[in-house]
Amino acid sequence: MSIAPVRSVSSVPPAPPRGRPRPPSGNAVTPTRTSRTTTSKPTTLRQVARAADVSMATVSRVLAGNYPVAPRTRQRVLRAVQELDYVANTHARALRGHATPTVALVLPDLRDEAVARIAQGVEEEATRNGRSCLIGTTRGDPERERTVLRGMRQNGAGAVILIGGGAQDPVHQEELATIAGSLAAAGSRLVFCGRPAPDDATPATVVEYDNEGGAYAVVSRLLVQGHRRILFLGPATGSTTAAGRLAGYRRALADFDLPFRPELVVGGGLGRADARDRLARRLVGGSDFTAVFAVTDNAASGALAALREVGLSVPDDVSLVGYGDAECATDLLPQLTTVHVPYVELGRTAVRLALGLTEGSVSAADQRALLGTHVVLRDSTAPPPRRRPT
Amino acid sequence: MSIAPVRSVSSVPPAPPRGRPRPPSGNAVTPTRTSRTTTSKPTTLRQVARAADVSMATVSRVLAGNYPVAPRTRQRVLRAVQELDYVANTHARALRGHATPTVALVLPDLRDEAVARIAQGVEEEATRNGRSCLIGTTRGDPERERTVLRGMRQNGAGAVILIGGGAQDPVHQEELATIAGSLAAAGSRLVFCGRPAPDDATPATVVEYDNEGGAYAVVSRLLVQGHRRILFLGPATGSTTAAGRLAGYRRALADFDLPFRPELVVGGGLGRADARDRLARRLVGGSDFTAVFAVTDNAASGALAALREVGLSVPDDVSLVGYGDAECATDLLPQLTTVHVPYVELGRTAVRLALGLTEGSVSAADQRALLGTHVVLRDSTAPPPRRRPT
DNA sequence: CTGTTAGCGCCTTCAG
DNA sequence: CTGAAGGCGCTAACAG
Repeated sequence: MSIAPVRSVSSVPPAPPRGRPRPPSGNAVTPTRTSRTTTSKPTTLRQVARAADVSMATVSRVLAGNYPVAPRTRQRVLRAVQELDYVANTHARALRGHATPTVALVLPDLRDEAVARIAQGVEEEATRNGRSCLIGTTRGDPERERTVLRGMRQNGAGAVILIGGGAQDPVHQEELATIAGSLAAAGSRLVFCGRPAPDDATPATVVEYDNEGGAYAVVSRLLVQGHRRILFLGPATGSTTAAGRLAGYRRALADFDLPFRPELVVGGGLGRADARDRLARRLVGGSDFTAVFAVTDNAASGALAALREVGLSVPDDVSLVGYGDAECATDLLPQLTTVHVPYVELGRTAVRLALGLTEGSVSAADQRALLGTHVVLRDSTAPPPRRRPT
Repeated sequence: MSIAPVRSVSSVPPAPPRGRPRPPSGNAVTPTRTSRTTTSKPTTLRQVARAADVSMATVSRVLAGNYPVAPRTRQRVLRAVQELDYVANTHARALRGHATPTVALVLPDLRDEAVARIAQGVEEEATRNGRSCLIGTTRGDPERERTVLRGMRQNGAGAVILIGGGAQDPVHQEELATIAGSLAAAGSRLVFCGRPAPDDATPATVVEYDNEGGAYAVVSRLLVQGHRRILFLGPATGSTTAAGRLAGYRRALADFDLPFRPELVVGGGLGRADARDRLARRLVGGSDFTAVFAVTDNAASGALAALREVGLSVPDDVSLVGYGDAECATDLLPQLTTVHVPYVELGRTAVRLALGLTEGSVSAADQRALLGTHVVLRDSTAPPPRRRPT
């Protein structure tokens, strides 16, 4: 319904490569494959060699540039390369042992903002190191995850980076451990990036961020401002991420000698809609809190909507904080105080560690990193109002 | 400052593959490589053959499963494969001509929501067709774009999909045309996905969405509601995307016999901050419009902020519409009326077309598609107020 | 400086 | 049913 192929134009027959106006072809042999209408295979080294009237080795050397070649010869070769529009075949190269292995990236869904940020970091660092980057999505399905991982291994990935939505399933974790082993045995590396890794015996790399610490920090901030009854809006269990944030919340409370009140944990998922609904329901009997710690910026967005619906103003009546420093945090009104997570750096670090490029690091065996998080102060918090709002 | 490697744990030495408790190794030859601590190369077909005491050909056949093999032999082979944790080398396969070529994806930045959606579509459709998906980012730099494209070609990509931020630079477009030619000559395909393509003679595939039509539709909606002075918030030039949306805006106006008023075009970029600033500045002398068509949902978000700042309410005082149906559209309050763009489908279609999988299509030569857009009605529009707001 | 040779790991005829 | 052999495209020793 929303798709409508409308035009269908030109059935362009694959034209010959349209290089610059072909320079007069010197003393090169007949260009053999000047215009081919059939879907032909790409030019090979041999063809170039023939065209330039040299051996394949010479061509290879000219291209590699790591070996002396007579200037005249080089010219001829270069011209032939241009003319035939030659590019070396990566697979053959790899087979011969001369290709830099790729970096593989396995994730649930690219549309997730955090995932996309990590992916961006991975890609940047990979290309910065001359590796290309293979990507595979799993939709959070453990079975697909294994399938994809296997595929990446076949591809001879030099590092496989796993991000997002780790299943708690111990069986699956065991499988992952096995895969990590295979990878490690082949000189590669499985990286758990921002998600829980199997037991410590597994030869895997782990890159995390200080999830609990961030939660501790924002909640402390609320406490310092004078809030005493702070809602935890998010699941108490099920997701490692949420669990860590809850832990930070509790620790902050404890440090202020406040008891943990289970009735202030609202539950729900990580998303916006769920948060909104849960909080709205909670709000029907009036509010018994002065601040909300949403497990996620999206959840915070939902919370804001719910609060608005019942006429509660943020931050005048209720303070609100989120987690993740998503884009929506600045779209909201008021702009959201939240915890910044260095997602892009997470991705970069994953690649560096896996590839053994930890510059400045003493031991190349550091296969574990924990990046810091920090609070971003914006406009959604204030000291609690004098009279508790009805 | 935001990064703080904190812990550095276990220097796990690459352990041997931890397969299930190794089954008693039948009559297989000594497993040769049972525990290796050095970073060794992956198992080869030959090793499996030796272990199973058969020829390489037989192993190959068992694995391919397309040729009769004695059950007993197959068992032996399978066991050896398991034991040695063998996976075929993709490069060798590719070289031999038996690998499905990959799909390459070239884009400016994964963090862009629209880009991420298209990428997701591409990846899904690619794996649905058994292709793996290579990704490369360009940061919008034409030179990097060319570099990356070259790399993809070397990789023997079966299709190269180019998305986002096309540079207007004619020189670069010419280069792209050349690359498209090379690709086509090698039986591959360059796809321009949601971005302008070079001249029609170029052997490229083009997948677009009805950009102008979407703009026409939303603006018409505003006009129907009675709005007569509608601000166009976005650049009048520079970006093909913005230009198309402006064109739709103008056509809608024309269809209502309204003149196009250049003073209602505010200018600015596609982003939030710019939109906010521009509109705020515009607003100092009061508002001479009853509705705003923001070129982008992000721009709309900025507009909303600017309007709020001067005490104008949406949609009571001013109606607001965006474009793109981004996630933030539903985060805003009021939720934003906008134009939905089928980004994911765009990606899928790109792959289908490039790979020649256009099911149901008559001519396999359709190398051009235009997907429809549609308005998503939410809460940010209303009929204009009686008295024009000051 | 340049050419010849020998594989990288796999698949696929062609013979047994 | 199974094995031996050749070669995909490229590069790295070795000779010239």
